[in-house]
Amino acid sequence: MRVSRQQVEDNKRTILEAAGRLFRERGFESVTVTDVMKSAGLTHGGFYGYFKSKDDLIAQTLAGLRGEAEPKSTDLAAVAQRYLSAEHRDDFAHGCPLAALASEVSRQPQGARTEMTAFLKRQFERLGKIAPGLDEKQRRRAAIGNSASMIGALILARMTDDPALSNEILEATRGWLSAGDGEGAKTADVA
Amino acid sequence: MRVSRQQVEDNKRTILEAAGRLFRERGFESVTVTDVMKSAGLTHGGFYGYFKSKDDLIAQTLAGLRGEAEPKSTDLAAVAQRYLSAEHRDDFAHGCPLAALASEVSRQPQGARTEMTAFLKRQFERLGKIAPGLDEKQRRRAAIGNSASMIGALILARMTDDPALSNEILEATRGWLSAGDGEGAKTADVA
DNA sequence: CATTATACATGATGGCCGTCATATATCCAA
DNA sequence: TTGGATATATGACGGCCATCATGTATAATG
Repeated sequence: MRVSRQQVEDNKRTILEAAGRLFRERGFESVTVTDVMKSAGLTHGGFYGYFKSKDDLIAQTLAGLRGEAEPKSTDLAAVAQRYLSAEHRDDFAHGCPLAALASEVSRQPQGARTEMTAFLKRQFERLGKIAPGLDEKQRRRAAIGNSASMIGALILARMTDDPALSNEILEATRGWLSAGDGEGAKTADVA
Repeated sequence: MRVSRQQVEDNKRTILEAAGRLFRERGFESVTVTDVMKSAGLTHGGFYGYFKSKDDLIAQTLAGLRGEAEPKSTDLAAVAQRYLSAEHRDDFAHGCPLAALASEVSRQPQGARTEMTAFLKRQFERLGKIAPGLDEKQRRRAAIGNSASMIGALILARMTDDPALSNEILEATRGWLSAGDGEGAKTADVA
């Protein structure tokens, strides 16, 4: 059967959204093309009308996620409070793609790595505006350091099966982030 | 055929070492039982004489890696210098299991998660001794914060396909780690 | 040395995967 | 309204996977 052009466009968006959720939840490998299409309300056969291959789907999905990230706050403590929350930890499907997929991306072909690199650069730039460091170089360093800390902490908090340790990781990291301007743990009191 | 008891013991160690390398290099899913056995110089059939299942192999492999980590330095800057080096970044197979596998472990059954949790706790304890914070609580916070930063940075440096960005992440994070004692970027001059 | 136990190799099985060929239904253009 | 274009469904194919059954050579035991 055939479908209206509008419907085709909608379908593609639906497929990419489903893929974005499933990949973050379960990783690239354990999610099958059939899973994605079923989750989008379609059957597996039509897939190759939309994408050249599964790798192509992965790259396009990551490209789509780039537009999803929201700046919202302009305050490091507020950003950390949200990023390092139990809610974010427990919601892979709608959470940060870097925390959910960075390790896997390093073993993926170029397309995926390039898209995620673009995402990462954007993240650094956004956090660089928030960091109140003195000069450009210090702000950049703080943006990278704080990003690595938050992403690493979220990954570790998700990894452990010890709930107390998981919470401790989130809380300790919230209280440990800093502007890297020599004043130390700036966010200590938000935890 | 049959093999001496000594040989059986050696074989098990060889299998676990091969699995440790392969899993860190390529992740759990894309490494097959046949790959591991072949890498250990055996054929796939004998596998189930050593392990109940692939999941069992994964758990035992992670348990074995726990003993591998070496303290060596007692200085945060020196630890960071080594952990956040280009050599470590480029050597998945012999590098930190947390950086290579943490994301995947969060989607693994309990055995793997429990083993990695033990590994993580040990890492925090070791880094807690290094951190020169004032009181116990601050030392603990620094250990967690510095761990999360280093692991996150290594994961990101491995992920990107932009070599300059990758180096920048390592260097910036080296210069950003701190004792969390209010004195800020203590290691800034080691970069 | 004879017997038993067993480690490993060979090979099979059932299932799932990515991909593709084909058929069909229906949108779109004329 | 009609004819061609095409999006999707159905189904098939080849390959790879984890697991298991069996055979056999050889270590261990007495």
